[in-house]
Amino acid sequence: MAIKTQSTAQATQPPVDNGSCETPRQALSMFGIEAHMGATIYFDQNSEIYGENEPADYVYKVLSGTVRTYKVLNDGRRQVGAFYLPGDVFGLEIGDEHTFSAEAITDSSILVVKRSAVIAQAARDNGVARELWAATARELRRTQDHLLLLIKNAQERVASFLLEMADRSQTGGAIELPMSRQDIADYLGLTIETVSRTLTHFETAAAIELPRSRRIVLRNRSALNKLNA
Amino acid sequence: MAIKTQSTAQATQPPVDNGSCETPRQALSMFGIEAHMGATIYFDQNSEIYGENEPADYVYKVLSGTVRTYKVLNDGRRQVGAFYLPGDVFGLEIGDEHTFSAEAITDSSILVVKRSAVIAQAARDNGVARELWAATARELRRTQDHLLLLIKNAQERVASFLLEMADRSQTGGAIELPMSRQDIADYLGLTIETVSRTLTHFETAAAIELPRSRRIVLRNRSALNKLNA
DNA sequence: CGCAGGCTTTGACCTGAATCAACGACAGAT
DNA sequence: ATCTGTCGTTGATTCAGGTCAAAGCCTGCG
Repeated sequence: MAIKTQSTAQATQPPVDNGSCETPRQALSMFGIEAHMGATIYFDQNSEIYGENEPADYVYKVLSGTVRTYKVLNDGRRQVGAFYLPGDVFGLEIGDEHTFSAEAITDSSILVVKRSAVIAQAARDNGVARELWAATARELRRTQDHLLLLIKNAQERVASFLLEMADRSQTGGAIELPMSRQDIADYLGLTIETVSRTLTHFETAAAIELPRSRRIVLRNRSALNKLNA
Repeated sequence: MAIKTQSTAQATQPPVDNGSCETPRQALSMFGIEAHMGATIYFDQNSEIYGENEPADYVYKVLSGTVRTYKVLNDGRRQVGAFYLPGDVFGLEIGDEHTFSAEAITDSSILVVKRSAVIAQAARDNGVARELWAATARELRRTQDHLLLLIKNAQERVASFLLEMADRSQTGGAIELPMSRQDIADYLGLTIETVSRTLTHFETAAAIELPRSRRIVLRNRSALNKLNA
């Protein structure tokens, strides 16, 4: 249960695309909209990108950094819906309002385009319409997997998380986690204590190494996979 | 944890649309495809409509009856993904295979159309393309809500379930549940014992009445809503 | 009508993760 | 180099829900 996002940090508002992006690995386009038709916006660590129930007028793509989406329940507990890494699209809605809030976990640069532009493009171009559908379907698949996670036990959840992150960050066996234990706990529906204990347990069992708290080396992937099911 | 689907029951295969549907409240069309271009198929209770990983060549719409989708985990536990009531569309995928299995909970009549026909229609008609996207987005929203359920406690889960069912079946305060306690438990990530105990508890607290195990009358909706959050 | 088998409820007990409480480790500020 | 606050780890204890077990209850069938 985390609540405080002591983000006095603000987004460095629209210092529009200056061409010199430090991580230009990510395609500077989204749904047929080129970057120059949108804007690259820099968000400081812990700054809000959009809030739940705000109008969903824009669609976002991570160019660098990491983003979390989340929802705060009325009892103050927070559920993290997803983590988005460079290349990932988020904030795409069919309704008029965002269903989750979004925050930058680290300083991030985000490509932002108007949703209306994307939808107009889809009306013109069939391929874009299909891309739009595919993006939502991908998000659905991801959410289904996340849901299946939540019925498993703590070890299985943490193992799945590690394997997912290792897979997505493409850095082989070593992962540099951008998010805190609290973020992980809120994603997995556990407490920070349980996440911490489980990681220590994996380390003791020689399945991982923990040189620093945010750095994790997968030592025995198949052991984790067995838990992952 | 449920596993046995003692369904020797088979689908009364394609006795194509005979016009005389007992519950013609549901529009006999889907994504611009009229019923006569598809087929109405009758499925007996507990018969399989499709299996996980089977090719997703068809899209389905419940005309009468109730359907569950589910996944069996490697440890034998079953997770019910959703219940579909008359009017609901299910089995729509963007990938080539179904990600869940689907079974009829009660004897059901289902409108079935070829996915390729729907996709072809979407390529021609922009409105259909948008409908397709909207259907997937609706499913995403539903899955997100389901996910949020799973981090709540037993009382909150059961209360949410009751309110959802009451809302969807539109029969006012009284609901006739088509599904077993096991189905409910597997949907909510609980055991049948916990579901049963929680219902008894609600009855004791005068929030509901339980004239028969499958019949539930909501007596104090606001009490349930408070739990629902 | 009575019996059989599946569902559902209820009870007793156990366990995995939450909670409560310290303590350690690290980063930035002075 | 030391202080300070945040983040992470570890330990002790509690409790919600799972597990195991035994009865009710209902429906269909002989």
